Amino acid sequence: MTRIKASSTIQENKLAAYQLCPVTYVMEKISGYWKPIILYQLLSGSKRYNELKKAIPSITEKMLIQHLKQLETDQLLIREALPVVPPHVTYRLSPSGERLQPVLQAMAAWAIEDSKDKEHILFSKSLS
Amino acid sequence: MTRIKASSTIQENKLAAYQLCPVTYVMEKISGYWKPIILYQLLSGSKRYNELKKAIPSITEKMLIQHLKQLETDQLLIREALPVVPPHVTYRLSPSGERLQPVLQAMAAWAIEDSKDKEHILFSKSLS
DNA sequence: AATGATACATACTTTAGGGTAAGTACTTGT
DNA sequence: ACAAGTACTTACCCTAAAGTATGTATCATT
Repeated sequence: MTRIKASSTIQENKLAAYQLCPVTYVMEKISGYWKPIILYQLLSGSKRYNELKKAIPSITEKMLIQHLKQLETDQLLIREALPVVPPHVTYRLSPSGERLQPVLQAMAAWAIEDSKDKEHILFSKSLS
Repeated sequence: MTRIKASSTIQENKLAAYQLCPVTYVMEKISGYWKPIILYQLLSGSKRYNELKKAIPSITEKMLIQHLKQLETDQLLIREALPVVPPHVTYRLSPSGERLQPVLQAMAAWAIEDSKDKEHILFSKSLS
């Protein structure tokens, strides 16, 4: 797994900004291209590793587990492994992760509204 | 300004995912470490370039304008320059940007809740 | 003539994130 | 004996994003 160097300017800045700006705090936890997408998928209930893979076709396996591990460490989701063979592992949102629901849903709502506008622009452009 | 290469795997994936997942659409627009932070600052009203710089001390000037330009291109904010010397430039949210308010505020709310929990953990740890 | 203020721009370098490809372990099915 | 399914792991590489440092234009002030 890709390790993160502890001391670089950005890491220190992050640490500082962390305490000052609540939005920064969120970005620490859910930034990274795939994280919100994974979380969004888990809003509808717990999923197995393979189910997530299928639900997010363009993600690579490396990215998937990497972020799953990260999200687990950040206590946004909970991993449950049944000691059977072949393995059976499920991921679900933690209480903290579930509290992100309004955030993710506000995102989705905005996206739908905003892309509606953009279609309109595209449409009027295609007429000119 | 740093240019973005048009065709690389990630760019193509982004384009594909873009249409499928609303959260991805949002991430296109507000991902990048500083973007939500800048937007959050502008929620409280229009600000001058220097005001933003002071409000976000750890951001570099390069990152600041780079993201301001990007946000302007994405039509999330509006730049207004008075033709005076020294220059007087203000930035404010566009209608589309203002519609992000629920998102950013949901983020902030979550951050406050979540860090409350974490303080508690830290506190109990310091006792043991 | 030099300094300060404002809002940038630009060249160069580093780093973190993401991508590719291949391998692992363990068992069931053919 | 070999393939297939599950959930990963690991090594290596490449690029986009972020950081550092310095420069620019214009005028007012000292």
